[in-house]
Amino acid sequence: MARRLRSRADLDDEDCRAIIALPHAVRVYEAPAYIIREGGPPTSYCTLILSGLAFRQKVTLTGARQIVSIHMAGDFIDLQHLFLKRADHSVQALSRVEAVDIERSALRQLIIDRPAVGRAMWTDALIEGSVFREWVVNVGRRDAKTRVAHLLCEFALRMQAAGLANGEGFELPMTQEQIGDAVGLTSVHVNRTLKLLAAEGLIERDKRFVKYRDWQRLQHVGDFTSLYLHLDQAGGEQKTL
Amino acid sequence: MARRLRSRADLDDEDCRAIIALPHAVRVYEAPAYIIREGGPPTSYCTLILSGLAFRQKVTLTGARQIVSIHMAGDFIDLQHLFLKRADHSVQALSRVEAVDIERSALRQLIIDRPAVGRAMWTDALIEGSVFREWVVNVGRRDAKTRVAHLLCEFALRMQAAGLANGEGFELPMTQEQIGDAVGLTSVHVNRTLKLLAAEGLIERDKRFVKYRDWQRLQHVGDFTSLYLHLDQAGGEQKTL
DNA sequence: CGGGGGTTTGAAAAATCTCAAATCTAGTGG
DNA sequence: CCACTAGATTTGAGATTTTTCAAACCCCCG
Repeated sequence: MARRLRSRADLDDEDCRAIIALPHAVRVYEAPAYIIREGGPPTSYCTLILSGLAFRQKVTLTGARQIVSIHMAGDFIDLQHLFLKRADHSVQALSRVEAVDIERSALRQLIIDRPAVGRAMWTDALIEGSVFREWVVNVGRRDAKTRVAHLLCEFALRMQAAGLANGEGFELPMTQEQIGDAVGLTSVHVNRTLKLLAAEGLIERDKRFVKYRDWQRLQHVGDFTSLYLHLDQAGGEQKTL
Repeated sequence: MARRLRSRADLDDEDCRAIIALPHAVRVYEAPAYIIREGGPPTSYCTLILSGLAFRQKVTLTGARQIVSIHMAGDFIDLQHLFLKRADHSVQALSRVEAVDIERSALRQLIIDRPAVGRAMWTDALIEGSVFREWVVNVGRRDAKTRVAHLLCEFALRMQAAGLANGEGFELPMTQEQIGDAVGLTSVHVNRTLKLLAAEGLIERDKRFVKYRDWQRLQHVGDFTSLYLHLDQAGGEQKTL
């Protein structure tokens, strides 16, 4: 199971063996279950998604929710806890999620012992940071249409990179309300925007399935450039699955 | 100079010596100079701020700018380049900035050789990520008044943590337009919001200087909790200056 | 004293949100 | 196989927030 880890490290020789040897346990979460709880007690492991989708969220004083990132197979969802003391947000399963919990201390040790693994983890963390930055931009400076299109592009590309979508389209298993929480809009407005994108012939939708009708133009409308995802890092080192 | 690095690592014994021994060079940037340029060629060093302020920004297709983070003495401003190939954004000096450029390869090696240093760097990177997440929330789900108040709180606290402000107030050397770009609002609206905060007796302003009149209430209005800054990490390991 | 940026203000325009109701859809229990 | 229900998607219309555009002011600087 956890051997998927192997493929994501950039230049692993036989660090793989060490990775596989890590003490771990697979766990399954159903639909809207919390994988990490804000403020919760620090767990003693780090978890990596094997399959399914999950999202990271924070809640406002007024009760509004902001989804801060979406995660799929191959993503570590709580690298933070590798070194930070407290969970400042929570992570929830968006669909059925299979994940491995890895002994945190062992992972730390591995980073120290095997520089290549450490490097892969660093890369992973830095890319995640880059994605956060792009989200700040998306939510802070783009209008509704652009925001939603951008989200679709990012999701599509990441799904493809993870081998979970083909060039046709993809299943976006999120409620329109959740999409809204991800881009900082109301579910109502997301709905109108989605319809607008479809009306303009950029996408076609059938339930939660989104098919691209004009990928180039969609990227353009969404002001999307994949640079920030750093998908090319060291020859597919990252989240290759 | 670069010995300030020492104080930020959580449990440094005499890794300090190694840190000080790093090949480095101090450089000074004036007012609106670029320290890092988007898409620019990867430099061969990482830079840490010694004094002054800088901000990280990305630009939208329509030309809008979003400031994604603000940095002060003790912050690494391009940890990303430690392992990522390309700059996906730029960093500009907000005031006169003194910074040290540290040989990237040497820094990487140091992380490997001295686990304690590596850990400090990890913590630093993870905290930065946490701050980004909070910014996504701020910009995505809070109204103008709350956003601006939140920014003020964060800045105030970080300045204090860095020993650059006292309990009275602080100098916020940003244009209202820049503040707007940081919180995703228009300079005009920032102006009105700032006046509102003052009118409500939360702050008092004199030019760019902001004095708190009711720190508690300001935090409340700004929906601010310092948890996400992880200032307590390992007994002031971080950016203690 | 003349600029040039930055800050204020006003008023109208635009984007987004709210509230509410109508529709749909998948799942449940008869 | 069908009625029924809860949650999700749509749609409409008015209310709000934020943006735009423009002009007035201010203050530091040379």
